[in-house]
This record gives sequence, structure tokens and C-alpha cells, in this order.
Amino acid sequence: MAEDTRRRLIDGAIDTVRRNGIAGTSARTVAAAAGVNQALVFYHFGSVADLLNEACRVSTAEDVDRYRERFAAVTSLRELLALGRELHADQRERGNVTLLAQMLAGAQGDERLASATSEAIKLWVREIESVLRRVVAGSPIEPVVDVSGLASAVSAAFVGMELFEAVDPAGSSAALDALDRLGILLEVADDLGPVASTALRRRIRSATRE
Amino acid sequence: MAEDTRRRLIDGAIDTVRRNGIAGTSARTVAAAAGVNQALVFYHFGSVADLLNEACRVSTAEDVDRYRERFAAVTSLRELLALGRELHADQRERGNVTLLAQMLAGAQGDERLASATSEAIKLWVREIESVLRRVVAGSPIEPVVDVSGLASAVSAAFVGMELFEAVDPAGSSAALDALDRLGILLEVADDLGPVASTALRRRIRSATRE
DNA sequence: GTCTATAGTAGGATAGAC
DNA sequence: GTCTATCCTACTATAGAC
Repeated sequence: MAEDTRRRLIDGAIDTVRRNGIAGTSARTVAAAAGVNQALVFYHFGSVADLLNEACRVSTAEDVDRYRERFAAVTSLRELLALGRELHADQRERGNVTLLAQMLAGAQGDERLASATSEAIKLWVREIESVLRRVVAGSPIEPVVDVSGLASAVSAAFVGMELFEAVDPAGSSAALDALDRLGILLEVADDLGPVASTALRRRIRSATRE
Repeated sequence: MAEDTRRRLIDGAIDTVRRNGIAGTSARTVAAAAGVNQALVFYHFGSVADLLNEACRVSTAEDVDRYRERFAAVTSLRELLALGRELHADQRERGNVTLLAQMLAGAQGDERLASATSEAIKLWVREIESVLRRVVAGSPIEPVVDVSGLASAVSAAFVGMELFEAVDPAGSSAALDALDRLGILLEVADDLGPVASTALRRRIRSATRE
């Protein structure tokens, strides 16, 4: 069936990029992973770049959907960190972030990959952004948080960490531990009593003006 | 001269990876960038992977050296953030972090690239780690900072951000702005008077035990 | 040490049989 | 829609002239 073959090729592409990296991905390696003929890449998608773009779109949409409810359930920054950690562990299996990292790397040298990659990443950023906005609202640290920029920073950090994972797993997990630990600060800021909280707000206001 | 040719090839490799990405880097493209014959890649380095490893070593050692004094001059977390921003701007010209990002991406599919890449990244991590350790010492937030893990996290974030830059420059600079703004928090924590500072320490201690 | 030439392989893409 | 066969290009790597 045609729809089935398309799907096999998309899954084969995701698999191949994860295992071989963008530099080791070709119509032939993808087709082999998919268990179909190499010519079908061009019949169904026109070019390898177009197949990769499609794989990137599909895989990301699925992964973001998969996490939507859990993102929605987050009510504190600490919980968001915990979810991030879970997501990182999950990604070892699913590998969408690794795919995006490889697509980003590939986009550096091939503009045909750039726009689909950027769109896919925006799906993640938007999701993170909406959680951040909700969770940070009312917190004393709200005025120092630029939600939209921070969402980009978090996404970038995730991408970097996923790349590290292959080369230095220990460093990568130490990094997550460190962020977790640092998250205690956010919790402390959120749990201050009303007096201390007002004092913190005042300090932040004056520091912001400096 | 042989030494000169080696150097041209290394520079050509750095240049090619930055411009074409790891997937678009070959003995031919590198040699063209270096203005020398393609066969010299193999004469001098044995293989393309070996040339890339060497380029990665050399470029990183030079860049880390270049920043050593400035890292040493940093005395606060806020200053470190500012230096990070300067470094990011600098990297648009020099591109060592982009090179490392591409090497990381390549290492995912070719173990021959992994160890040199991991070594190069450790040069950066070590440098960041020693600054962090110095700067955080005595601060009330010291107990929640895992210096070594945080240094890895910062490096990973940098790598991710450098990859974003090519695909979404606006998002990348918004990310840095956001971190900068968040840095105000660190400044506030560091500038507390002795009473508030002791209170913060106590809060952190109890939160750490939870 | 650097070049030309070339062997051998892998990849992108298409034509045409089924 | 899928396959085989094939063209052409680009790549890694080596041999050998200079």
C-alpha cells in the first residue's frame, strides 16, 4: 500500500538519521532501513531533503502531541524541570530531539532543510513557552523572566544536551542533575512568605533599573 | 612548505565545516577551501576524519587560550553571563563552537569523530567550570550549584544556541537576552544584606533536604 | 612534498518494465 | 506503486610522475 510505504520511509528516515547522523543518511540507507526500494524515496517525496523535511514535521508533531497533556498538567517550575528530565529520558527511545539536532546541523549546509527544521522547533518552543507563561505568572521572579526568549534558550539547551549524550553520557546526565539542583532556587523564590516575597520583588525592581 | 600546507588544510577544514556543515565536508571541498590539492589531505592526515579531529583540537585550543585571561578576570555570575554573550558574538566570526556542534552531529554516526570532539568540549567545560567554582564560592546559592554539572549544561546550551543561530537568529538572540535578564536573580541573591542572606541560606538548606 | 591520474565505491536521480 | 537497471556525479584513497 502506498500510504504504508510512505510511512515506512518516514520511519526509516528518522531511524537512519538517529543512528547514522545526517552525514550518514542517504536515499539508499533510508530505503534499506525502511525495507523498500531506493527509487521510492524519489517517487514519493521527490528528494532526500524533502523526505527528511516530512519526517521532521511528522515526528515532531507526534512527539509534541504526546506531551501536550503532561505539559498542561505542570503547575510549578520545579515540576517543569522534572518533566524535562522525563522527556530527556524518553528521548533516548524516541529520538525526536536528536533528529532535530541533526536536522539543524544539516541545515547549516543545506538551506532546503532549514525551514522545515525551524518550523518543527517552533512547535516545541511554543509548547514550552505557554507552560512557562502560565507557571511564572504571579511569581516574584515574573519581571525577570522573558518567557518567549527563555523558551528558546531551554530548547537550545535540550538540543545541545541531546548531542552531548552520544559523546559524553556522564556529562549529559550531570548537566541535568545540576539544573535540577539549581531549580531549588526557583522553588525557594516561589515559596517565600508574603513579607520576604515583597522584599524580593523590590530588590528585583531596583536591580532591573540599574 | 609542509607546515604551511598542514595549516592551510586545517583552516580549510574549519571553514568548510562552518559553511557546509559536516554533511557537506569532504577531502575535495576542504582542499578547495585550502587552495591545495585534494591528495594532500591523505598525505598529511591519513583520512578526512583525522584531519577533522586535528582541526577540532587546534581550533578549540586556540579559542580557549584566547579567552583564558578574560575568563580569569570574571568575578561575578553576571560578568560571566556578559562574557558569554561577548563570546557568542565573537563566535559568529571565529566559529569554533559551530565546528564543535557539527563535530558532535558527525560523531553520532562516526565513532572516529567522537573522541577528539569529546576532548575538545572538555577544554571548554573545564574552563567554564573553574570560573564557576571561583565565582560561586561564598555566595548563598553555593549549596544548590553543582559546578561541574552546570558547566556541562552551559556548554550544551551554547552548542544548541550556535546551531539555532543559522536557522533562527532572532530566537537565538532572544534566548541570550532572556538568560541575561534571568541573571538579575543571581545578582540579587549575591547582593543581599547579611540578614536576608542568612535567611536565604536557611531556606535553601531546608529545601535541599526535602 | 606536491601534483596528476585513476581505481573503486557510494549516492542522487531517472527510465522503463511489470 | 513498486521494482530493476542505469547514468552521472562526487567521494575516498592510492600509485606514480615530478
